[in-house]
Amino acid sequence: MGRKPRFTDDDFLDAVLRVTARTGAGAVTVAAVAAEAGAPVGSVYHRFASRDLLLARLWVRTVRRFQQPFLTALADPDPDRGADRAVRAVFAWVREHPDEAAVLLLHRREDLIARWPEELGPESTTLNEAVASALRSYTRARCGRVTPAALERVAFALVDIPYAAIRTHLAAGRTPPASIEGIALTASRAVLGSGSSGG
Amino acid sequence: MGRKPRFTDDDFLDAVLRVTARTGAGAVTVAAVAAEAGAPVGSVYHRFASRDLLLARLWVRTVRRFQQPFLTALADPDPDRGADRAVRAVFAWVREHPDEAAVLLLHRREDLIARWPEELGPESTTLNEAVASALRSYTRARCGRVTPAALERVAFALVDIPYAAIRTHLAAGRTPPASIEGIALTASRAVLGSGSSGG
DNA sequence: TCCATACTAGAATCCTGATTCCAGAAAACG
DNA sequence: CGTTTTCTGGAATCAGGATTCTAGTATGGA
Repeated sequence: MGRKPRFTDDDFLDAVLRVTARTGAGAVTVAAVAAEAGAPVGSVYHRFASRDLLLARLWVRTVRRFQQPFLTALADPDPDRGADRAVRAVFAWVREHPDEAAVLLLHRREDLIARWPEELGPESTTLNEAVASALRSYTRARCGRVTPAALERVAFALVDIPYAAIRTHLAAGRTPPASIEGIALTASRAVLGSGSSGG
Repeated sequence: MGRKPRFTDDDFLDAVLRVTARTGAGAVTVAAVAAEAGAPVGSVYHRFASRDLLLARLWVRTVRRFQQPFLTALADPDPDRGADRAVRAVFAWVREHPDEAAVLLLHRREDLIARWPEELGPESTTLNEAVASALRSYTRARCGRVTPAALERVAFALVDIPYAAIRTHLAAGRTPPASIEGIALTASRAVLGSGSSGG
């Protein structure tokens, strides 16, 4: 019972994506999104309570897609290979999804999750936790036990370094060049490999 | 001839800084800045053509202050020591100026410079160039000649890695812990040290 | 002292874009 | 078929804040 929808949630999220890619994050007005989707603004509001929530949902969807191959790679039984594969997975995904990758830079996790406890859906609270827990498992597999220091090292090597490598390029609207991947791997391995140093 | 000013440009920039630190970047309205400085809004507009320009100028001032110790450190005649000192300079500055450090995350160079060719002052166009040129000099001193590959490596080691190390913490409103400094140094040295690897 | 100049004041205005609202329209189901 | 429910359409409203405007006011110099 009830009419069949002409537009789905994802239609609008994809529209936001296209508008963002074409004209930049600043130009994402509700009217522009509606026009891009070929819908009236009312239909946008029928599905998303507010503009902010619309953008937040796109971000959550994107992060989840981004994380998936990373988490899979990291679960490799061999820690060394897992780390390499995880770092490479980041670059591969960004190369294959340049528009979505740009969305990653749009928000900060903390801002969003602080503002919508549950409107974003239960899994979104888990976004942090999914990676955090994977990093803990990885640390345990690699180091035997999970100390804060070891965890910090692992997080920097596997999250912050790859992110830094792509961030600059994405911000400039470029696809990260192949050369940066090797550099990031070098940095990442060095951080994972050394028990100490850097005094 | 003419009345003596009660407020200087820097008074308002400092007010923006305090408002940003206290209530977050989102709450920086012109009215709030004026109130913080104890001035009427008109006085703000007497000195800054627009709100955007006000924020942009704070960013430029902050970046310049941030860069200064970095550039000094990098100019060390010994390349190895220069790199270490430069990385350490970043952490030292952030620890000493937490509020200003948060401002660094507020904009992207490209956005600002694209929008105000000259309103930001001639030196602001040089912001990029100051660091770029220092990195070229450093690359020459270290590697003999300046290839794109070597430059990319140097830039990642000395700019992107330290930035990544502080970014996460600043975004969360924390001062970066001491532990991350050693980790960043490890990563940075590894990238500078290796002629290749990371295949 | 008086003028010229540049600054302070802050209320009033304007703009942009989010949000609301309600009258249809279209399907599912008996 | 009629009923029910959900969706579409888009004009009208609202809100928040940037910006403007017109008086005053303080200071330096003749």
